[in-house]
Order: sequence, then C-alpha cells, then structure tokens
Amino acid sequence: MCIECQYEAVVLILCSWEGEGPSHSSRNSSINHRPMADYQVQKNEGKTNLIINYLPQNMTEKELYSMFVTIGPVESCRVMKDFKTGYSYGFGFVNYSKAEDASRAIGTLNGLQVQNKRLKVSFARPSGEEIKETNLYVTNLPRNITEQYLDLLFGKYGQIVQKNLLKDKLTGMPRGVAFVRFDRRDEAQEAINSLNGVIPENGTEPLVVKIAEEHGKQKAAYYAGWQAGYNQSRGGAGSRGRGGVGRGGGMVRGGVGGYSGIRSYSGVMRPDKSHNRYNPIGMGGGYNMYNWN
DNA sequence: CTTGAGCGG
Repeated sequence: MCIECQYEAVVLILCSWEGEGPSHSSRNSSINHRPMADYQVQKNEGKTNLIINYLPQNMTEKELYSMFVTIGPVESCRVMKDFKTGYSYGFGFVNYSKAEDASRAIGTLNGLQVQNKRLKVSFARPSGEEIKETNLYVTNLPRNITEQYLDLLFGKYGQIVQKNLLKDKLTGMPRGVAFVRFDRRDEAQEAINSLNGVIPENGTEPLVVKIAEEHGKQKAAYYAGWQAGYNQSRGGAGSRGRGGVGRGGGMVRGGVGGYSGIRSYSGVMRPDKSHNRYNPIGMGGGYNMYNWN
C-alpha cells in the first residue's frame, strides 16, 4: 500500500516497473493513475522487449545473448527455467536498448532454425491477466479434424496464436485432441463458453474445451532427470515406487543416474562437479548489461 | 495420456 498515492494497484505498477525515471517516492502528488499499458506506451516500453519462443532445450542465456546482440546492444536477456532444476522452459526474453534493434531482431531472427527448433521472435507484452490462461485444451474433436477446421471452429472467437493437433505417436492418426492458444484471455474464455459441450457439425461427441493445465513446469523436473518423488516423510527408507526417470529417452544431459545416498534434504538436488557433492540449484540470474562474460 | 514449452524480473 502506497502512503503517497493510496492506490495499491498503482504502487505495484509504478514500483515494480524497472527502468529509469523518478522513483516512486520522489513523484509529486499530482500523479496520474493511468492504466499500465498507457503508461508503458508513454515510456516507449514494449518496443524494446522481445519474447523468444521455441528455444532449443539446451540453449543458455549466454547463447541467446550472443545470438541477439548481433543485432544491437542488449539491455537484458533471460531464459526461463525451472527454479530448482534449471531446466529450460524453452522461452525467454531479450530486451534491447533501442526499439529499432528490437524490430530488426524480429525481422532477421524470427523463424530462424536453431538446432531442432525454429525460433519465434515477437514483442513481449506487459505481463497481466489479459494474457494469462490463453491456452486451451480441446478433446473429443472429430477424428477427421484438420487444422483448417480448427481455425473455422475457434477462429471466430479471437486470434489464434498457436495450435497443435495431437496425433498418435505410433499410427500418426489424429487423437481428437488439440491445443489452441489465443492471443488474449477473454478470447479463450469466449471460445470455452461457446464451444464447450457443443457437438460440432461433423462430430458425434460434445467437445471438451478448457484451459490447458500448466503442469509442464512440474514435468520439467521429471525430464531433467532428477527423481522428484522421494516421499521421505518420516520413518526413513522412504524410497518407494518407481522413480520413473527418462522413460522413452527423456534423460537429458546432466541427468543423475541412480543416486541413492539420500540423507535429509528437501527439494531437488544437483551434482556439484567441482566438489563432487550435491547442492541445491540456485536461481538463474539472467544476463543484464553489466554482467556477461 | 494435457503438447517439449507464449509473458519473468
């Protein structure tokens, strides 16, 4: 709560905003309570900050930086990863010093093939509720579903940003399951309202349309190769069940094979190569203007 | 059986 302007929401906006300008406490009291988007437009924010999607799993912040700094000076650079395991979520942010470089980066780096991925480079938006929960999980789609039909079905409720028809891994046949990502939350919600429970023209079952769960972040630990579920509540000898690491080739570099000397720790551990012991993984720092080597 | 990844600090 702000003693000066008495507006909690505004305090959050103004004080969490990283950048130049007068500090909040030094503002005069004639401060305007504008919505954030407006505020950022005035400060030319949002024109320098990019979100990079579809990063290869192994790409580090340093690599991301060296790729994007070829366009121009980079203010900051970050790969989003699991806090404990350091496992990359496959997307990140690059904030340029100059807006012109940001747009040039989109022009030259968007779609670039890097290893097994094609980067998607676009302007990041100020984080907020409007862009959360935009990803839909759809089941009971007709078996003969096509991407075009998905567009027909969902496109009228908003801008589809990404879609993915799941197919059976063995037969390649459509599973009747899809992910549809909208640009904004209200669009996704409208699609749910209008389509959930509805039987499409060429289908027989009512569609199930809901917000996709975000459990990919829990999966990160699994795929990273640590045995995440030791269940060592009390009474000792808590290793039970299958660790289930890396079924189907999930083991990624850095994976720990069968460590069993479990003592008393909570959280995920990683090997510390220099000391040959296990340490909890710290927070990822990210690269900023004054810190890269 | 909810995809290897679309909004943090």
